[in-house]
Amino acid sequence: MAGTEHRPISRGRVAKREAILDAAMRVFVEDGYPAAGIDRIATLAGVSKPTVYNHFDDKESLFRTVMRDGARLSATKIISAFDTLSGAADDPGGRADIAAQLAEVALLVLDCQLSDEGWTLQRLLYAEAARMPDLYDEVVGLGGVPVRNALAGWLARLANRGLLEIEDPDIAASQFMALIAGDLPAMSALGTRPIGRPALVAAVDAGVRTFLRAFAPRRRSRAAQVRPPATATRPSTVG
Amino acid sequence: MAGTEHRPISRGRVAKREAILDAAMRVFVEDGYPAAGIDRIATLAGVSKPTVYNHFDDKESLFRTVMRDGARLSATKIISAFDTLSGAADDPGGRADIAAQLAEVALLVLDCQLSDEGWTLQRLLYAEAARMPDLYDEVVGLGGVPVRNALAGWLARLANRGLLEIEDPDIAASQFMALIAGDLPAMSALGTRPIGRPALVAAVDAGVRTFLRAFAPRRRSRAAQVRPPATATRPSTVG
Amino acid sequence: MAGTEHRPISRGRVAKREAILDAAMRVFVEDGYPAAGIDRIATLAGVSKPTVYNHFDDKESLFRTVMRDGARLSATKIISAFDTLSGAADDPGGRADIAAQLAEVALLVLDCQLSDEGWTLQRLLYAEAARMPDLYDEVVGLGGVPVRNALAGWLARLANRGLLEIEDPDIAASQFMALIAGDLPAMSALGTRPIGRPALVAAVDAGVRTFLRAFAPRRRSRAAQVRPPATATRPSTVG
Amino acid sequence: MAGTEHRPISRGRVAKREAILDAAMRVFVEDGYPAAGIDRIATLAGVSKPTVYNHFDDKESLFRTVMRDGARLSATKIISAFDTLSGAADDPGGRADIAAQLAEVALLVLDCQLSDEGWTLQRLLYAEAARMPDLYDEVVGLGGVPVRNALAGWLARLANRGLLEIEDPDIAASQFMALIAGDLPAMSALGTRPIGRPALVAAVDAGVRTFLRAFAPRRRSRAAQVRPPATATRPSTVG
DNA sequence: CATGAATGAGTGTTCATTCAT
DNA sequence: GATGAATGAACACTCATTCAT
Repeated sequence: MAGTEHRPISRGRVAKREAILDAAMRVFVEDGYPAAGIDRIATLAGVSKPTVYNHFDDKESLFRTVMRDGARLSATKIISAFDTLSGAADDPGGRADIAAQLAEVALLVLDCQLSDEGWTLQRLLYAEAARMPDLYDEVVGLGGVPVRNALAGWLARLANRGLLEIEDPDIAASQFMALIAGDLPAMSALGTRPIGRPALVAAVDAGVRTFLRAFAPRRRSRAAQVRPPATATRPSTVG
Repeated sequence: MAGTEHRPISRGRVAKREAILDAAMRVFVEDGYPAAGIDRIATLAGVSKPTVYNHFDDKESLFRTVMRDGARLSATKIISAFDTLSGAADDPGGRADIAAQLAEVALLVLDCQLSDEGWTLQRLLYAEAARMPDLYDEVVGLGGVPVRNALAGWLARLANRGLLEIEDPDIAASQFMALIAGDLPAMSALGTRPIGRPALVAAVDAGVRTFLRAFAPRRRSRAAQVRPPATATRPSTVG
Repeated sequence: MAGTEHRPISRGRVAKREAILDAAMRVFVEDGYPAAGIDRIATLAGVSKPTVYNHFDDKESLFRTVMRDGARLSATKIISAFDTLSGAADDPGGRADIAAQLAEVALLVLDCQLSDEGWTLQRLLYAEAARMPDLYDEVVGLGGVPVRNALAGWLARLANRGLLEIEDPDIAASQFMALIAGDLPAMSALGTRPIGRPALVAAVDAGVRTFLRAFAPRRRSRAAQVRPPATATRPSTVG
Repeated sequence: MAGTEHRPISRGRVAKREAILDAAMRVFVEDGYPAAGIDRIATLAGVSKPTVYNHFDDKESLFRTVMRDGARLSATKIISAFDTLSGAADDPGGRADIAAQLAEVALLVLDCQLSDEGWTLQRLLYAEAARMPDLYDEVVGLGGVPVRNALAGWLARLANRGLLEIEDPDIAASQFMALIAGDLPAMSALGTRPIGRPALVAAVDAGVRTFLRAFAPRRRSRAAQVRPPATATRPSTVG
């Protein structure tokens, strides 16, 4: 009721820190790391420049924090959403349409990866990888690896249930992601151009089909790759 | 035949242009586009700053030329090397070891893509894609698309000979490249960390194996449904 | 009460602003607007270059401020000095020697106009009028118009007292100024060459004499233009 | 008969010199002296930059030549046109309407002075007077002085015929020009704003009226005290 | 702790001028 | 004598960073 109420925008230090990080993310994403100006970040965060330096040693330190947080957040988002599906994947009922499940997971992953933040984080990472090699490893460890692990675990479960024929789940997970990404990077110009839902679904379908041709069990259950993945019949996972 | 050859550094204006482009490539690659200094480029090229501006309108113009030339060169190199293999691919003898052929091609492509120039071009492209969207399209059109087309044609020939079972050679080519790349980007930290030959071969093998699991003929049914690589009919990434 | 006065050069931001403006005036005056360097201005002002840009958006903005301030100051100076005389002009006693009064006013105006600042402002104005047309209007509005108005009012008062025969005081004021300037611009090479007091007085006398021949009442009081204005007998108004 | 024909644009050196001077005039006028670029001048003249330096030592030398030529040309134009009127002035018939004659002369002078070239030459002169003081004297000697002398002579002739009452024709000429210029500089923003013919005529009328009020004969007393225009005896503005 | 004001080093770019042809 | 190509010096302007308050 007293004292802490009348701060201009954000109440405490930690709130200010958050505001700075948010602003930094936006500015880094818009202008890239080298062109990003601390001035703009400070203004956007509603603080003054020295305050930024009070919270972060350096422009680089700020950048690294932003990237780390972004990677963590991205992985968290994708994995948590993924876990809900994961449960469904264990349902004994959904045996036949692995294709549909794969497509659903693929869309989920891509939705996150192709989100504005996802792309721009990746572009920033690429851009500065040469000058901050350790940052790349950190971000991959925080973002890419957990997601891949989750995916690998899920695929392994499917394999255990005889729905897939997988030797190395990690490799399979990597290849799954590579296949479903398909031409999306080129089509979206690395995320700078919006991409229509149909194109996304088509890319996913093509990827899933090939994935299944490679990893579906050879015997009896060839139906999976004969019938096209049912994704097209579902309205949309997002819309 | 004598005397006029080794004046200061480069003989004519074209040689100077080349020197500038070479230096620019190096500096852009080392520092990134925004941090690259025309001063350093000029010094490295052995010319003075205004000479750089005499050959190129802008820093951006210089950058674009570097990127375009790099893409062209990369594609040329990869395709020409590819054509020598291409001839071998038509040999009736090499029927059984498609795997070996695919691996050879994969290594060839990767050798080029993972070369210092290849990676750094890609990193630069990623870094500036947001601010120069058209450059991305240009570079992809000059570099990625021709390579993919050549690969698609080659795959289509294999399919016509019944060695592969491919519906859409363009998609197959994309997927082939995606699969053989595998975890290499992460392992090499986007090309900033050297990668051993064994790791490369292993990645290629994993990729080729999955590709073959997906596209090797299931039975003896040959080449029936193979469509020619309909590159012209697909909008390409630029359209 | 002591100690805080003479820190580096100027105490507060406003003092620094003044220092910058002063330095800018000097540099603009010496080198002209296009050749003037912000570096020199900053050095002369005892601040660093970014500080200049912290106070003024642009070189042009700085220039405009200098010009506006100069015009305002010039007008203020001339009008305030003018007002002291104005009072005297209303004295019933000083009836006969309008010539002396006119000469005194003329010297006062010229002293200001021919001061270093006056001339150089005018030269700068001429120099940049083509590229900053609005600046000219602004400066005239701030500097020339008020002076002319004050002069017109004063002349009108003289006319009301029957000492002059004036139809349009504004025109008369303009013509008065044009006449007393005479050949001074040419003689002083637009203010780049010092001009002796006698030459100044002579020019004023010639101007005043003609002015009176035109505007003194035709009747009786022709003495005014018969006797030379008594200016020459007074030592100097400025000394 | 052969060889000299196939030069690209202009046949001889002198023609090229003229082309350069023309181009230089245009560029100086448009951009001002400091901002004028030799490149543009060369391009406009249809020659190459070193050719400009082959004809003129310096940018400054080129500028001075342009200014001198401009002043000479301007004076020539005005004086020659003036001479035609001058003849008419001696006609015994036109006794009564000195006002008309003065107005005619005034318009003639102003037309030239207010022409684009006239104004811009003057602005250039003002702009660079501080840095090239001698140029000012030269230009005044070439342009202003002859015109004033011609005008003074004409006024003297009128005085000799008893149509004016003039003590010093030189001073009268100066004052005549000052009066007819009136507010034109301010109205045209130093020539950067077009001015309508009516305004011009109005200014001229006001000036001529005042001039006549000052110099028209008070009584019948004719030309007694008129001294000849003693131009040579006055130090002129240059001395 | 947060700020307004200041800074040194650096940017891309342009210009008048001069070689080698 | 005329040119294309080259240059050194300078420009306005910006930035990440740090005092004094």
